Amino acid sequence: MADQTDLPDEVALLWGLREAPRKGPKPSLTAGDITRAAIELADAEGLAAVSMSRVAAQLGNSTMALYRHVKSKDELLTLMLDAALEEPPDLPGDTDWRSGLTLWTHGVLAAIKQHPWYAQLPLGGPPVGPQNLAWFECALAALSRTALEEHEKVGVVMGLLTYVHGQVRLSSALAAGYAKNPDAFSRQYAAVLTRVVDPRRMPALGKVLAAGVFDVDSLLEEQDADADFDFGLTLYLDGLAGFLATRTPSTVSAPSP
Amino acid sequence: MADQTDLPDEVALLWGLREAPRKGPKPSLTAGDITRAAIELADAEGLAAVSMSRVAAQLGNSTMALYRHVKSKDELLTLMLDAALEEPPDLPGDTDWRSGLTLWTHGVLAAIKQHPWYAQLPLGGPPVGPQNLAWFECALAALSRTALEEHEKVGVVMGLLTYVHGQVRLSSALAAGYAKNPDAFSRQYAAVLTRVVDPRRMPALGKVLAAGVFDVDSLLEEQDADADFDFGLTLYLDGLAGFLATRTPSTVSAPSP
DNA sequence: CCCCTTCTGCGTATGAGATACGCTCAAAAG
DNA sequence: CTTTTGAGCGTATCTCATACGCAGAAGGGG
Repeated sequence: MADQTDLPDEVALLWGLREAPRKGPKPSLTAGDITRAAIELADAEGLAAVSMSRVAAQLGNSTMALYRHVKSKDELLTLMLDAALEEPPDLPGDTDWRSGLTLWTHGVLAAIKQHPWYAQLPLGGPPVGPQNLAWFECALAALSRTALEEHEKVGVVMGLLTYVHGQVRLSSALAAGYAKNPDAFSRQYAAVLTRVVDPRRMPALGKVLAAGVFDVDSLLEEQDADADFDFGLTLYLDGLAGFLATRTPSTVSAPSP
Repeated sequence: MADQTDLPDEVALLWGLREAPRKGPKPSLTAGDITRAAIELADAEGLAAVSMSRVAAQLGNSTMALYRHVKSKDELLTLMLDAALEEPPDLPGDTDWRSGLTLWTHGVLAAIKQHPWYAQLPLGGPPVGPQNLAWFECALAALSRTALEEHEKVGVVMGLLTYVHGQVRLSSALAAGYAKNPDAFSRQYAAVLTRVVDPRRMPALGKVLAAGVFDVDSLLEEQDADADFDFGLTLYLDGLAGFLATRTPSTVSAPSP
């Protein structure tokens, strides 16, 4: 249980820094095994299927055995959030910030899409796990040659991160709703809203409905979702570009006169 | 149970469109009462405190009585997501899109801040409840005089919405972490990261840490959080402004020559 | 005016699920 | 070989959501 450093338990666990036990039976499980099993379960059957007993069953152990390696289910979820991530993209040092961030954001999107449950878990503040930090570093590195202040860089990266999470969350909520009850679902949006919305009281919404934006097909179309994703991302990066232009009209990291 | 129209139950409930029962005892509860009680509870003790029995106790009824008015806890949560919202701001018809959206976004932020649990619930796709739709309409109206296509408007509004949710989620996760364990928390970020991050492998992160961005004080400072919020919002709106400028160099909604 | 239908409130029961506690025994240290 | 430490895990609690079915109220129809 004790760790070599005086780090909080959870952090030590994330970094695998617990000292090896000297005595006693060999552990037949490790926190890593448990985390992997939990991720497999979540991938296969969704986050709701991840219960301590299910995970234990997956590993052929009893429920309580897990608690020797993981303090609580919450801690397990934290571990999952780090372990599910692959290596961040390796951006050449001279990549310009815009293509770097674009690549990065799409990388995050791809990573999360492989684990749809990922976006359902709340972002627990700035990252602490090794993989999360590696990704964070990657994005910060893309911004390193810009004139942003450090806290602004962090803000931008967190903004992008919440953007990706938000979009994924949205589309998976949609997909889940559809999977659960295709019939009710197809009536849910376009049709139902048309019934409920009075175009006189809500003209803008009326126009949207008339344009068919909420039709089931267009909501579920993968391509449209991707296009929307890129549209929003472009807006955000355009905004950043404009900001950088005003701050550094010509050179990089020049102080204002 | 039956509704006047052929709307799905949940929607009918949201809009209060269930026909009044003819026979039987008068209901001593309404779905609205239940929703209100649940919201009070969530406000006072957090979302985790909202259990069917707690809500029932709040109302002086038994647990199962609630199920006469609400199909499931999920449905109750959906109702809460609509009922917790106040009226959207009333934007004059000639408000320009930018101030309109700024006002709107801050309105959403303020609304959510009054109910910190709000951002913890997943956005269940496009809105269906009356209040949610009113807010949605409000944002769309702000964009009505722009040259955006309808689906782009929706994308922008959803983008703003997820942005707000994401920011709130983040800062409340932070606040919760701090409230739970101030000591461990203050060591969590700056100090811990400094220990764990090798500045040679992660130079960009190293600079951020050195700048003190992750110091506990600055993370929890309300002002900083607000400034960050506005910073991100400005970027996004700047991007949108740029996009609109390229699409309509001079006039509004003019087709390209 | 009485009875029948329809609904309400609610007691009871079921089945998860998380997790505290403490026992037993293995294995390494001495 | 004995002592110490920690692994695996059985058992027991508690909290929840929710299915089911009963009893009695309130109108409606005769």
